[in-house]
Amino acid sequence: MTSKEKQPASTSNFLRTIIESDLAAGTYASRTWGGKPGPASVHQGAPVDPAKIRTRFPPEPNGYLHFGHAKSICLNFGLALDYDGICHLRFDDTNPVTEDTEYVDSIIDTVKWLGFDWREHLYFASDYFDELYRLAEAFIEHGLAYVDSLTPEQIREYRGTLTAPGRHSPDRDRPPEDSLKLFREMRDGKHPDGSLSLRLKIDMASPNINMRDPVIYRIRHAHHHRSGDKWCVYPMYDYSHCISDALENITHSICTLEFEDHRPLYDWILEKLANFGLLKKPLPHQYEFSRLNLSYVVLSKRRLIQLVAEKYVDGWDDPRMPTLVAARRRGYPPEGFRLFAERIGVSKADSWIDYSILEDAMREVLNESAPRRIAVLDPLKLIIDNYPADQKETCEAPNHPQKPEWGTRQIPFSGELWIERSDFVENPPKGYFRLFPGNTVRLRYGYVVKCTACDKDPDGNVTAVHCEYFPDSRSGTAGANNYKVKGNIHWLCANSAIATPVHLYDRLFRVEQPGSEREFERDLNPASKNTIVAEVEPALAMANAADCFQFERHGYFTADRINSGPGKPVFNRTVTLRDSWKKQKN
RNA sequence: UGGGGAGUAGCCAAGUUGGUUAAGGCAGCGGAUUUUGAUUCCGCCAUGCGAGGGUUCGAAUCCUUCCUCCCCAGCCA
Repeated sequence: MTSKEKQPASTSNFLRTIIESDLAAGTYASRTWGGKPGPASVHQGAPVDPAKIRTRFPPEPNGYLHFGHAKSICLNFGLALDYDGICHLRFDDTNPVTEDTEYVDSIIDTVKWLGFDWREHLYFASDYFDELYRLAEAFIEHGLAYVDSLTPEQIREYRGTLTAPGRHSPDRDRPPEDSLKLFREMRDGKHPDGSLSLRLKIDMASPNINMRDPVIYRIRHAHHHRSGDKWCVYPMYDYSHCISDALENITHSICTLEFEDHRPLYDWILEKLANFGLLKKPLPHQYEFSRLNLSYVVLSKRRLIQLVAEKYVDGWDDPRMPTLVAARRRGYPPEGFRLFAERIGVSKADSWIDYSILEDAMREVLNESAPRRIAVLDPLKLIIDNYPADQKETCEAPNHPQKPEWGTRQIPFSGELWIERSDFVENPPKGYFRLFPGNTVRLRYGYVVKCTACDKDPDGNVTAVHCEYFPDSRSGTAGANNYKVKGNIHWLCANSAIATPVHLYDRLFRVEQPGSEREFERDLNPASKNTIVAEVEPALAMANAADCFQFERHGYFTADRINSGPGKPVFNRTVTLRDSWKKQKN
């Protein structure tokens, strides 16, 4: 066993520590069964699914998943995978006014794309509405919940402040029978939105504001994307989430740091229900980690919406967006996200990850998986003056320099080529070893050429470069070894190259930490999208949508999965190659 | 100024029943290989764990005072 193999698959973190100690202590040994969640009063099922731990990814279907969700998905599914458990996909769809099936479809598609499998464990909080309602009545019957007629504004006022305790609502001591009657009327549509709410009776003086008699049911005469018009009362997050976890036998309920203050309420609700005999122990526990902050992008839903609504981008799947649908289009591979998540780790410390970490993870997987191709993004004519006019030949190029088993392909060669404009300068800066008058470079996979001159237009712009080639320097022949050149540039035969649209993407924002919504204009990078027509090698004409290639010396490019037609690919630049020359110049 | 959290290198992050030279990754720097200024490989990179004080033979780990940052007053999640 090498030292590398001895390394643990993943570095330790506080969640792994907790899980390992729970596993060692057998904390959840009695509830490692599976099956569909049943009524809480039954709370047991057939032991068909011997998962040792159970996590869940619980998105609200009210938008598209973004890079931050990728961290959570990789965490929850990854932990389940590593510890012989299962991760549920549960839609937290308790607010009918913001949610839509369009989003559930997209989320399902995206989590699958990321490479994770919830097996049969796809759930919706809305499927628990009946059970949630029954349990709410139980809270009323036990004198721990009451129907309040305070308006939302009054509730806020009665709640107190961070430093001052709240006051009791006049309805706080409403007899349970009365509350029950009113709650049923609420359910039966007898009251308008906002007129009544159901509140837990906890402690209006608690220093934790979440414990000051939280509202757990509100009236919403709204159509729900799944339950339709069956309900007009809907449970709130704090109430439904912990119970959903319990019904699904979640063991470790992992969420982000801002929910730390909600944990006492999470525990309070489940504890009471267990005391009522309606839930069995052991109960699930909530653990919190710090959310992803990525430089040069914004990840809050509000700001993402603004980018789309105000047309700074071309929609949620614009390849510049930090959404996963956009990443997929741009060509970021799912393995790259998993590697990224592994690399950044997880903790409770507020952290800021540089965007280059993400890009680097993508490069790492793409380097392995992407076949090499040639593309000239900014074409400049190179004329080989001593190349026989009628001569025709092809050069052989490997599909991957480290993977000979991937084979090779033929690239037409001629006396008139396209080279990259940036590969020629008349007066080279120090250290430049590409084409300049008098210098010798190799045309990759072809011949060594010596630059002789260049043509210019009246404005002084270079319009063509002239050179002479060395017939005995052909790549693959014995003579090739006689030429030692530092520069090695790519090229394409001008007659056979294919003009192809390419979108060059750069970071959406030009500042590391974009300011508020008002400052978008200022912080946006005006050059985040640049569409060009590149010359590409013939083999690329057959690229299928979503195929990804390395354009040698440039970066990774993926055929747009939406705009590419058969035989007519449109490429998105996924990520550039590292460039130590460019870095050196800066 | 109420409550809840967090501070280990440029960026992440292990390490916490106190015990030899404080993991690892990314970035950076130096070198080797290289027909991609890519990749790969090798080496270097915290007398220091937010700051001060204390306990101890011994402290990132225990005690103490202080500093900084984040979250919370939706009938959102």
